[in-house]
Amino acid sequence: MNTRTALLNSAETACRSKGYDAFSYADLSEAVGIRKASIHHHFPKKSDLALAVIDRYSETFFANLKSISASQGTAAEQLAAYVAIYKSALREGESLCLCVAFSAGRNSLSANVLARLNAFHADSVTWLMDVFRKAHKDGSISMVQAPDIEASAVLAQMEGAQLIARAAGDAKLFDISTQALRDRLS
Amino acid sequence: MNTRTALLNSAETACRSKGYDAFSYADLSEAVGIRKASIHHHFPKKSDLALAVIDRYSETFFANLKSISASQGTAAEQLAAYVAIYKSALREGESLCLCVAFSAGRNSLSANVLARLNAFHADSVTWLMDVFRKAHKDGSISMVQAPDIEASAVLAQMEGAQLIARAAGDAKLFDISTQALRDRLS
DNA sequence: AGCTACAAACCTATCACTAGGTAGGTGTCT
DNA sequence: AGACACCTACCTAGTGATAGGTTTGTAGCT
Repeated sequence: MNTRTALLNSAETACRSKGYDAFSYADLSEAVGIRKASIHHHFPKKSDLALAVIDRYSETFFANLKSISASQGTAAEQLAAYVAIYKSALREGESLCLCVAFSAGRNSLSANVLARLNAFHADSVTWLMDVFRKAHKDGSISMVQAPDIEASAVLAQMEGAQLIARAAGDAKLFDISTQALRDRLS
Repeated sequence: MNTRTALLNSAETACRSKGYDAFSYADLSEAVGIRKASIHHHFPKKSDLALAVIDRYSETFFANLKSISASQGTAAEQLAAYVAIYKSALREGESLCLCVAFSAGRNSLSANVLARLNAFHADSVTWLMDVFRKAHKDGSISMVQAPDIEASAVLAQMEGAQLIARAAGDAKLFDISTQALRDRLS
């Protein structure tokens, strides 16, 4: 595998399991098998690495959402698929969505990474709003309030559910924390 | 003020705004006005400090919940008060609930601190379940599902809403993310 | 009151270690 | 030759933690 890609993979895993502050170039060096200084050849500053990680993450994440949108399923089915993404990102309680991890350590992030992080949240809400608009039409989700309100609430619930499950190291807590939402899907 | 208390105050603020990994005894030393080494007199290890911080935090937090329970308000009023606690803990987007901050940085925490963290979550769910049981009787919250499911969902939503608001540094996002819940209160 | 004993609180100085980052060199491929 | 990927070797600025000394207050005894 491409060294750069291997570095990105390790960095992403580290960010999501330990946090941005808590992993070092030394950790990465050991994981990938090149010297610490050589990492600087690919990513001069740690913030360059963070930027590359979040860019790649966002790209694949929203590509997933796009394919869910294109699937022609009901709003309920699409929302269920969305919840499933967050569930699998947990990796049995060992990991977080990158953006949950970055949100928590935001003080250590550079301005451009922070901008990407906020864009991630905003784009997620936009996508969810579309789902709830669709739900208004197809009736596949019960008790639907205003789409913007619902969308923000769902995003918060995903992030919180991940955080709680991760804290306990138990993926079951994610399911419990999102049960109320999933009960509304038909 | 008591030096020990001043240390606890500074440490709590630092944990909640920067994260456990991202503050040092040097930061604390400057904030409180004693030498770095002197902090070790009060808290030999950083984990001792973390433990003292979360113990004090939990104590006052659940004392607040207890006084809300005792207030004889409706379930809706009690839940509104609960949400308000999380809102004020945000401090205009500059800070997190200690347990949200600790959840994110859980890899750096010692086992006993982690145990306190999980107890905090469990006790919160227990308290919220009582509120939803009350809601079943007094009807002050609409669309109430099973108390345990509702309770876990609310906790996740609080933590997620804080995280999102903190990431953007904008407390308004907390209000938006919790609007759906507050709309159910009468 | 005056002396002794002790402990809490804080200090200086330093430890071993890790952080991110840099300079300059080596081998390999086109 | 020149670009690329990677190396050794090193730097500065921190990290949490420790050893050992000084100040200050307080309790007990004569």
